Amino acid sequence: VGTVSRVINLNTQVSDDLRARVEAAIAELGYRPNALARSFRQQRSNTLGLVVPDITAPFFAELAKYTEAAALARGYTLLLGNSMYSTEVERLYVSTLADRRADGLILVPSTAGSPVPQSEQARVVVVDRELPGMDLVASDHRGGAKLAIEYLLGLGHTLIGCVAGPQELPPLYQRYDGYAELLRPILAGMGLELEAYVREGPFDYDFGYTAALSLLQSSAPRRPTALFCSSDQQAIGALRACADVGLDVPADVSITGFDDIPLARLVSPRLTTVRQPIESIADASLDRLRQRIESPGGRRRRLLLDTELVVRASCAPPRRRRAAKLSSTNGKPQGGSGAAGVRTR
Amino acid sequence: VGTVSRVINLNTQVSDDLRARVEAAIAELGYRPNALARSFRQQRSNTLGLVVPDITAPFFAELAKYTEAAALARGYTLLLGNSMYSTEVERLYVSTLADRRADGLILVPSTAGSPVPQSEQARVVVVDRELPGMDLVASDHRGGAKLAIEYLLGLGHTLIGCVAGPQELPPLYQRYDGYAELLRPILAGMGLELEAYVREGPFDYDFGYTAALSLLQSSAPRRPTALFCSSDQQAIGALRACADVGLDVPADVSITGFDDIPLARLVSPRLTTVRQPIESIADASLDRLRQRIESPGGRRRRLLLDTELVVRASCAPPRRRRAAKLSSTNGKPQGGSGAAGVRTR
DNA sequence: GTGAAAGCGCTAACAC
DNA sequence: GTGTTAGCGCTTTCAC
Repeated sequence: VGTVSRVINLNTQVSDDLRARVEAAIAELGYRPNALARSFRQQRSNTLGLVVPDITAPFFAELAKYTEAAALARGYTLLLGNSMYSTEVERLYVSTLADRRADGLILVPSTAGSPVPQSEQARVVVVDRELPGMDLVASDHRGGAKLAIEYLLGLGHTLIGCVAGPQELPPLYQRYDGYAELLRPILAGMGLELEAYVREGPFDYDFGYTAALSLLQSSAPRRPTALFCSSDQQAIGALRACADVGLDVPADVSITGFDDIPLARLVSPRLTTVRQPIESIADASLDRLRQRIESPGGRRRRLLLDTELVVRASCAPPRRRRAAKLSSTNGKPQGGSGAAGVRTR
Repeated sequence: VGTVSRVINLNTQVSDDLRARVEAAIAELGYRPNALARSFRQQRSNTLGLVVPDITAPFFAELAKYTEAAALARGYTLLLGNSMYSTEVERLYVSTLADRRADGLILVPSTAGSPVPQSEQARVVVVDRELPGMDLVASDHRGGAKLAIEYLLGLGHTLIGCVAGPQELPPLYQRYDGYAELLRPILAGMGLELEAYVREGPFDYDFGYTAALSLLQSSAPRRPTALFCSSDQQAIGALRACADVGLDVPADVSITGFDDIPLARLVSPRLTTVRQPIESIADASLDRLRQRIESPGGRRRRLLLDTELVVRASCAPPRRRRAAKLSSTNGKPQGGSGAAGVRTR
């Protein structure tokens, strides 16, 4: 029995003869080692966990896909849990995975409160949304937002509405922050209040729809000519809202998204959006997790990845130019002509 | 130690006093039972597995969501695996889950060849796509397809193209079968070949796009006036293809999908599609799995759930009526006036 | 190089 | 009711 174990784990020296005989026996009996007993004994399972808030959101589905590929490439099996934005369920998965001795865990937190007990933080890396005190791999949300806003400004828009994410998620509120930082002074200069141009809610289709409707039909002094959405899902909802009220995109209103999910290039018009480097996020988070597993004591790190603006067809200069505070763009989209982080496709 | 076990498992009689003391100690020491050791000992883990071919496909993401909810409601933890349409990965997950003593497994097979060894079939139920000899829970694909085709026929279309699924997936080819059954005689009557109106490929956006383009620009004697797509993703790709070649939907070509993913009501035009009862599928598969777990010997069962047609805005009567073989519909969509399985929303 | 034996943390069967 | 003990299937020392 000890020898069989050695054979299975290709461990130390076993004579070729014995090894062959053992392997023959294994094949003949259809023997399959009990994985539970093994990881119970070894204190490790060669399994990693990934917990996301909503597997139904294309961004998370993509993230799961790439994370899984990255895990497989490194010899791990990845088990996925879907917390449905419930802290309770999230906690359940975190502890289930911990109790079953997953070697590590990648977590996309669903709220600001951490569901990870102190005792397990050593083997967790947090993705997409920061959690105090824990390792992070994420996009530069704020920088990405500014990419989009600068592009819209360059097109000549100044009345830019914002479909923001839920403000209970401070880390992701950086998208809003990037918007606010650039737009607040401009709006203020026009005697307008930023808050009248912002709606906060979930990252999903429905909220994008609702928020766009509200923004476009609002009593705000002047209707926004462009909408900066914090997710592609919201942007797609906004597209639908425009269609429903008979507004043409991009002629009447320009729309930008965030994430660059596959769908972004399929909707009509094709969505101009800020691309998150999902694959790099997946790879980086796995590398980081590995480091953590190997040396659990290491210092905490935050890794911020660059986003890029993908220019497609959902933006155009505002129909009528009232304010000429920005240099003329004579009707052609311009994104800072070759500026870093901008590409067309 | 034995008593602690009894307390934890709220098993037999433990005096209130002792129980309280044990619980106090547990709380104080932060004791957490080793789940691995428990399930190792008990031969059960209170965990179920779900393996899908592509978590990135909205239909599977929705299925995962509802299956998870159903599992949670029944006191199980659900672990998700994404096979990426690779038999190898699929096998890996099936055996990983089996080796780790998952109590049961729900499998959406990615190919016709079963990755489930005989020895484990007792605790597996297959969903969406039939696998010979195993329990099945799925929609009535063929019936659903016929619902859509009948609707299109009722609108006055006869030249209906078909974006089919991959033919390596015989079970899902029933969607195509439903189409072929109704359309073959009609096309034959017009001296046309069915095959010229069919394209086979993956259920994804890209293939929908390619196939629609091919169908619409093909050298087929007469261009189809409607496209029956085997998934909503394909239909959305087809929508994009039409937009790209300047064809208006539904004025120039009608399009139907299959699944009714949330996105279907967001695209422009809103997609008329065949709705799969995802939630019922999830519930039924879990109930079935439970039965299997409790009495592994039971007879195999196939459960087919009804679909329904959801009429939205992507279909209209053909622009020019050449053949008057069908009764006049005077330009109004008609779906068999109140026929079962048809609803508008 | 190989067999024997201890023990991982728990549950269940057994005494009392 | 409660303490004690055997043993789940494996890995890993320890003899030889």
